[in-house]
Amino acid sequence: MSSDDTVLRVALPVPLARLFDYRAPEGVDVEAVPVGARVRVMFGPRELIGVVAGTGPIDTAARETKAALAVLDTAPVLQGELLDSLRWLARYVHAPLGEVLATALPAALRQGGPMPDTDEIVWRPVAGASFDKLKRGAMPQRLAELLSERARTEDELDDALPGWRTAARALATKGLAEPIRTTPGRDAVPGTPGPVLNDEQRAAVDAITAHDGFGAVLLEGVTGSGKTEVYLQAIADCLARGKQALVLVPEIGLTPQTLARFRARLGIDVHALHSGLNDTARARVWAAASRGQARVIVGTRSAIFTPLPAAGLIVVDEEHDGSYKQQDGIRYHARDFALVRGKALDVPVVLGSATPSLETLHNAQAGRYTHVRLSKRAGDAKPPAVRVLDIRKRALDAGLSPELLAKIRATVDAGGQVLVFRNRRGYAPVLLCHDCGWSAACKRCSTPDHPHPMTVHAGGRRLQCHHCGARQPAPMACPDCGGLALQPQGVGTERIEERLVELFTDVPVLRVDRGSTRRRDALESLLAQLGDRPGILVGTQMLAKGHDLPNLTLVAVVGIDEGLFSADFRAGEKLAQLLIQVAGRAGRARRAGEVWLQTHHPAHPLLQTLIAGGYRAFADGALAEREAAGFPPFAHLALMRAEAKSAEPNARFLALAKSCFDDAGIADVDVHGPLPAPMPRRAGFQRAQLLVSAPHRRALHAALDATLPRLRDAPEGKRVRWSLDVDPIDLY
DNA sequence: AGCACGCCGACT
DNA sequence: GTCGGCGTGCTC
Repeated sequence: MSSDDTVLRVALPVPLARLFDYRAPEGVDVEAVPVGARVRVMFGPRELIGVVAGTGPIDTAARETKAALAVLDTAPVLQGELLDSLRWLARYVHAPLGEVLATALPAALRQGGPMPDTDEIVWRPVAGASFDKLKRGAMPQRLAELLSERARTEDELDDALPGWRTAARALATKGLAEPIRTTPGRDAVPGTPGPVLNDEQRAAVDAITAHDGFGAVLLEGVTGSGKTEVYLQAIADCLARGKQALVLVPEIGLTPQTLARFRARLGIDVHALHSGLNDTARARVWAAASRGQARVIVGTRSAIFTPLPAAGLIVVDEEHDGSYKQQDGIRYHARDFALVRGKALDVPVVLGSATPSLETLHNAQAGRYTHVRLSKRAGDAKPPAVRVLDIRKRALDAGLSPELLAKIRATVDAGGQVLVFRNRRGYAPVLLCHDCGWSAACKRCSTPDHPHPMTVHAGGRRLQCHHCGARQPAPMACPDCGGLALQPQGVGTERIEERLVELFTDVPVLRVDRGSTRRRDALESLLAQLGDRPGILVGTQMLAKGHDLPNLTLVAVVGIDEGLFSADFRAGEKLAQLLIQVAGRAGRARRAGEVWLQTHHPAHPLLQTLIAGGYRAFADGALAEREAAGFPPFAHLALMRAEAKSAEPNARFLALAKSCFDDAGIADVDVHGPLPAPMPRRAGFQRAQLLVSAPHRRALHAALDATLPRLRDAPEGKRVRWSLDVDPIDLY
């Protein structure tokens, strides 16, 4: 076969489940274009960046094959294990390879930008240079002093001496200092030794480092038991063997303190990948990792796509956290993909949590994971005492009972801090007319059968829909009866904050939720501002993890009753995890902590089990229920969602889908629906869904493989927006 | 997903 | 007379 007959098979970022053939550009030999290189191509009327997925013989039956416009890389941007794993992922989520690859690449590379230069510039004094003549205290002299201690990278100088560049140019002109280009990070530097580990921590580190090759380790450690120390020791061991470590953390877990602690302990540059980074910085970390220069990478969900040519360890912290699952576009689960990559890379994967997901616990119980536990809190911290407060028939003040208010008073008087946890932001969940019963509903998210209430914000002056984001001023009079008896019903964090500010004038009351901490680092400065002084924090689950608040001695949990009766099969698991995580905030240092839980359902089995037996007792019961009901992890699910302006196209499309699944005739595959989504209308779109379940992954994927090509070609599919979610975590 | 092409209402 | 509404069809 001559190379004229060979075409590039290109994966393009379009929702079409196939590759597209292009000839190599004029004057470029096909052989010279490696798999994994990016190409720029004409696709219909527009230009796209694609990734070469392979080569093949030209299809002479097809219409004329276009030539690619340009090849962007001489070396592949995606290759080896990562490219293989991404091909696997595309098959697993049943998405086009081109879309998966586009999701995996940093935006700058996806858009065709060059692989960034990751060499560092180090400034050092010229041999024999004398700095005596420099004016004391002026910039050039201060810079010279820094450099004569040791050579410094540009990043270090940015930190140490802002505005150093002019001075550096001056020193260079005088022949006193010079910039040197170096390749960073090749040598592992011994870090600062950490604290002595207790026996449990030691055993956990040993369990991780004992793996020569792939192995999954569930590190189940109660809050404050020192999981991070275990990670750090395992990472240090990995670095000592000259390998790279990747650490995944939930969206809110990546705090400056965490990074500082990692840097100080490991004695090596720790590269952070999070949503606050711009495209250039993100691509630089990615490129540095792909060259083996970045040795420790800490990042949120999408960091699982980091190339790791010298991989030694992957850690997934708070593995139960829902933010690891991408909820739009390519719906991948970073924790699950971490396990796939760990296996392909043949390195250990550590899953850490105080409240492991039922999936992970089940895998550990089935012997697929090594299970190690940390049951002791570090230092002499004691687990918090939990008290359930029955508030039936109690008069509540902004949702708070008199006993709880008295307890808050006593706690701050004793110099402690209080966390009031309410999982509902805004002023009040509903605005109700006391005369006629009208309540404010979102026009774009409600149906006659399912009104979706608008949340009251800004002290009662504004209405907001938490699902579609719609906002409007609250009406002065009832739109139905004209009455003036409009009342906010129920309480959100804003209202609790308002009332606590009135009642506790002597201590700061700070609200922490998505409304008050939208700006980056706002939470940091809020907590820094509070310090160790007595005070009250009011917040949503944002407060459930991360920050150490050593002086926090009372956690008050308010208004969880909705969560006890949710229809979602995962609601109980999420609530149990949340309660344990919030409770874990209390008493992390020398002072004993207390958790007060206000409820109308003190006898509810979830609360009783959790209090009597802890998370493990809850999990055992929940797993038994899941097994009896045929839900994950005892079944595997795929959820097909359809959205359209009216209900009929959804019904038609999902009915077709159902019949396609039936035609496929794969044994053990159950199809439920079409059903209205739990939220049947959102932002003006009617929503319906079809739930596919099977006891084994193989059967589920066989059914999807047989069905999806037919649906992609069907005209019914063009009148709806439809998507498939394999292993959905939210069914709404 | 885009983007073009294609046929029907209110505007300079 | 046009500008523009979004239906439907295609992309190597």
